[in-house]
Amino acid sequence: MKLTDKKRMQILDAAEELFHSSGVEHTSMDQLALQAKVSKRTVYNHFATKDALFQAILQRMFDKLAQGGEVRFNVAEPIDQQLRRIAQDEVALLSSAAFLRVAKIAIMQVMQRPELAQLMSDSSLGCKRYIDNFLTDACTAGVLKIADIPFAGKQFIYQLKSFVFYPSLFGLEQQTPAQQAHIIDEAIALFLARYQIKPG
Amino acid sequence: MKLTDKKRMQILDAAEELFHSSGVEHTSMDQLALQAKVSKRTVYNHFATKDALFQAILQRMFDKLAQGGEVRFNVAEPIDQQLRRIAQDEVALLSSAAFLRVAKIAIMQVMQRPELAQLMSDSSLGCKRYIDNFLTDACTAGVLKIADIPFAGKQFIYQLKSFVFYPSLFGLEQQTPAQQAHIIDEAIALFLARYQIKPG
DNA sequence: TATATAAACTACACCGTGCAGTTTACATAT
DNA sequence: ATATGTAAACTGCACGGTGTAGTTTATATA
Repeated sequence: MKLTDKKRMQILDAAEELFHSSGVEHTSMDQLALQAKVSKRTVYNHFATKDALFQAILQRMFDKLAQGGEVRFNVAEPIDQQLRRIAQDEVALLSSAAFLRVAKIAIMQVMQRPELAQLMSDSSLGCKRYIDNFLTDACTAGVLKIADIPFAGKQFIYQLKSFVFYPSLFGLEQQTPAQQAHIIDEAIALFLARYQIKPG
Repeated sequence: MKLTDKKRMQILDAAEELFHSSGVEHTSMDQLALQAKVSKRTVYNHFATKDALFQAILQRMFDKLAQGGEVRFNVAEPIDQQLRRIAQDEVALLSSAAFLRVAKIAIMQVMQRPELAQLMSDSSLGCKRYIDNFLTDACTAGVLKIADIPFAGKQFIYQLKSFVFYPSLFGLEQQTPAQQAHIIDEAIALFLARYQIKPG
């Protein structure tokens, strides 16, 4: 790896760390250069302004999170098992340090500069990408009965977000794995009570 | 009204406006004095520091929101009607400009200074105050069957928050009254599908 | 030879203070 | 009632101190 690329990475790593722990506003470029073990001039050789660096960080963090497996509906497997896998993946994402970092940074900026709001809603992470297809297939197979599929998908995801994501985001309690399992179980129970077609 | 009280109110009004639109950090005391039509020195005669002003704003806004009726369980009335009244009150609160203002200001500060997180969770607004009692009574009356009442209460409230509050908070779309009614209906349907004891 | 470094520098914005002079509210005297 | 005194509050402005984005310059290093 070329030296310049290595330095660039050091800068981005430091920015991610400091923007998260201290906020974008409270992170000075001097502090950042120090943390990156790079001269301030080098920072400015790579990024013209603080804002450009911020944009780059956001992009990199989104890219990191973009991957993640897709769960496809399978008629042969019990629906609750499949939903549990989806929910487990989602909870793992929502409670991951990486996701919380980017979310905290992004949300703070969005709240300060509402014109960037679209950026957030556009980015489709986690099970949001495929849940509508999954539910459609489950309905077609006669396992679920849902009138408004996008709405129902939100109901499911929002359960997880509300119990797992927002409390962490606002610095309240984190959940233990046991609590997370309970949250997942209850979200599924709630969802299936409403939408599952009972056999028999 | 005495002059000094009038000035104080002008300062608080300006602070509420600017803290909301620009954030606490990005509001300078000069700007604030200008908006309040008051000299900067007067601002400092009323509030020793910017932080003291911030605390006062938060207190005033919480006081404004503190009122709100309590819905008590009534055996004679259908449970879905009662839940609808609770949900309507809650949605009205969550989508009110006053609540969104204080929430935005408070959350921005909490995210920047996590040590203040308790302040938010401690304040009990809306139906959070009484929903546990309501559900307990409904269970005792044999209308609902809930194992973990605080958890179920959260499930109900979080439905409303997720669809109504957070999208508004992050500057995404507002809901029309018709959409709000739909959200309420679906939240109740979901909740009762899981927890209602079917007659017969 | 191109790039990194260190340190000093510029330009600016902001918090909070001090102070001289003015306005307001209200009590007391005529 | 009207005039006058007075204390409290407001104003406007300048200033100290601090922090920070971004630049410049001179030097070292791969």
